[in-house]
Amino acid sequence: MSLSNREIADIFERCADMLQIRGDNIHRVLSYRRASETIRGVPRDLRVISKEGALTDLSYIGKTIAAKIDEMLDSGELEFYNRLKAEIPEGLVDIMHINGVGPKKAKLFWEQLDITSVDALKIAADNDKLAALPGMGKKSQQKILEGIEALARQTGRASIGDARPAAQKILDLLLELPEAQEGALAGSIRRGRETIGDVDMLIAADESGPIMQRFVTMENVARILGQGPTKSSVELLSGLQVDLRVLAKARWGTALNYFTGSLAHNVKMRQIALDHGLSLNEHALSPVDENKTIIETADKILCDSEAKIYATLGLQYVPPELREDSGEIEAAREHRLPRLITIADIVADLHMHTTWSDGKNTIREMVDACVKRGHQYIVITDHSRSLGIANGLSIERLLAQAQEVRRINDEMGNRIQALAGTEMDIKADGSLDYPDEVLEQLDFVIASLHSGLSQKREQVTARLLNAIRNPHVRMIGHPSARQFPNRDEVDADWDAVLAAAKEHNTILEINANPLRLDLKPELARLAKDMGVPLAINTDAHREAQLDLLPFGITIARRGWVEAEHVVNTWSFERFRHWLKDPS
DNA sequence: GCCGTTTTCGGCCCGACTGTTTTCAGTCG
Repeated sequence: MSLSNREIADIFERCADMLQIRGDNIHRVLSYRRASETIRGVPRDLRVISKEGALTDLSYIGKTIAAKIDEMLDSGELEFYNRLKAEIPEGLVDIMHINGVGPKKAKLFWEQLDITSVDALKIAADNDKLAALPGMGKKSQQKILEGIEALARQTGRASIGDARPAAQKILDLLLELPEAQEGALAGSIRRGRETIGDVDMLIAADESGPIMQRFVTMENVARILGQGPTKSSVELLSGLQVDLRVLAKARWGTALNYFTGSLAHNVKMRQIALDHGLSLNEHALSPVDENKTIIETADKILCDSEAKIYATLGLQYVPPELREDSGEIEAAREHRLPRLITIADIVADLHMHTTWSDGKNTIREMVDACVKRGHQYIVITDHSRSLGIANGLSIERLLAQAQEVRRINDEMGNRIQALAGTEMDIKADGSLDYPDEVLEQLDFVIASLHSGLSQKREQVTARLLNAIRNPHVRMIGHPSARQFPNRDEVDADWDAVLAAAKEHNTILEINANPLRLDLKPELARLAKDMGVPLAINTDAHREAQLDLLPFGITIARRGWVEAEHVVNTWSFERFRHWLKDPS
C-alpha cells in the first residue's frame, strides 16, 4: 500500500507540528514544513521521481527526508511518524490549529490538564479551567472558545473566484475614504493562488485611524481579531479572514512586496538583501553590520515601488504570480524570467456552450458577446450525446448545429470567425462519444472527462491517451477534471499524457472557470517546458462567464507560460493553418 | 533537517499585536 504525494505531504506537515509541540529545534521543524510544501507543489508522481533517483533535486528535500519518502513509498508507513504519535497525542495537532493557540499553549494544556482533543479543551474552557494556567487569563480563555467556534465555521480555503471579488469590494470601500492614497490586494490573491486562506490588503495613508475604524465596522464583519495603528484583522460573516495594513506611501514598495509573499520568496529575498549588506523588512532596506544587526545611524533605503527593491538587489522584477520560490529568484538573478502572457494577448475563446446543450444563451447571443469582447475567432462546443444531464447533442442535432453555426458565421461577415465544434465525452470505457466520420465534419473537437473520475490510474491514463491519439481531437478540455472545493483531480500518469500531447500536437486546456483552473499551474509549467500546445478558455455556459478569462491567465502566468505557448493568442490565419498541419 | 557566489559547518527573516505581565512570551503572517 503506497502513499500519494498529498498523503506524504500531510504526514510531513503533522511531523512538523508534533516536533514543534515537543520543542525541537525550530529549524528542524521548518525543514519538515518546507519539505511538505515542496511535495504539495510537485506535479509528478513521487514514485517516478524516486525511481529516477531525483528526490534530492527537489528543493528542501535532503538525504534524510528522501529516505523517509522512500520508506513511505515502499511500506505505506513512516516509522519516525509512528514513534512521534506514540510520544505526542495526535489531538494536540488539531488543538494547535485553533486560532490563538500555538505549540506552547497546546503543550501547556496537555501537561497541566491532560487535554488531548479540541472537545476536551472546549469543556475545560467552559468550566473555567484554562484561565488559571500560567500565562493564561480570562481573555485568553474566551479567545480560545471563539477560536474553537471559528474552527467549526471554517469551510477550508475560499476559491479565488469568490475571494478576489469580495476582497476588491472591501478595498474599493476603504479607498473612498479621503485618507486613503493608494490601495492593493496582496498575499495569495495577488499571487493568484487557486484557493485563498485569508485576504491581505494594503493601503497607503498618513493617518490610519479612520481607515482602521471603517474597516472593523463594516457591516459584514463577524468579529474583530485585532486592531492596531498599522495592522487590523477581521473575520467576515462568510468565515473569510481579512488582514489590512496601513502604511506611509514612501514605504509602499517594501510593504507590498513583504505582504505579497510568498513566505519562501520573502525568505530568499531577505537572504539576498543580507548578501548586499542590507536587511529587508516591510519598511525599508537597512544597512547592517557584520553581525547582521541594523546600523541605526546609517541611511535606510526607502522603496516606494517593488521595482526599486528588485533593482537594488540586482534582480529582474519578479511578477507576483511567480513568487513561490520555485526558481524565480535564480532566474531573476540571471535576467532570464519569462515574458508572461497577459489578457491582452488572447484573441479567441475555443470552448463555450449554448442553449443547444446546457448553456443559457443562444449561439447568436454568444457570438455577439464575443464580438463585443473583441475576440477574432471562437468555437461553439456543446456537450456530446452521452452527457444526458447536460442535454448532450445527438449526431443529428450536432450536425444541424454545425450548419447553424456556419450560417451565423456567414451573417457575421468579417466581424468574427465562429467555428463549429464539440466538447465530446471521453466515455468511462475509454471510447469517444462520436465516430470519426462525424468528427471529421467539425472544425474543432475537444475531448473531456466527465465521468469515471475515480477510476484507477491505468484506466484514466489509457482514456486520455486514446483521446489524444485520435486524429480529429484537437484539445483535451479541463484535463484533470478537478473542481473546487470537493472534487479531486483524476489520478493519471501525467508524464505519459504530456508526452502524448506533445507527440500528437494535441492542445491541453487551461480552463479559466474558477471552479476548475485546470490544468493546474504546476502541470501547465511542465507542459510548457515540453512544448505541449496550450489554450486558455472560459468554458462559458452564459454570456457573463466569458469574462472569467483573467482567472485562466493568472493560472497560466503561475505556470510561467508565455503568449507563444498558447494557441488562442495566434491570429486566425495561423490557427487555421495549424489545425490543418499541426507539425 | 537543509543548504552553499561566506560550501561539509554554522547558520537558518523579522515585526505587529495581544494578553499577560511589569519587561515579555506566544502567536501570527
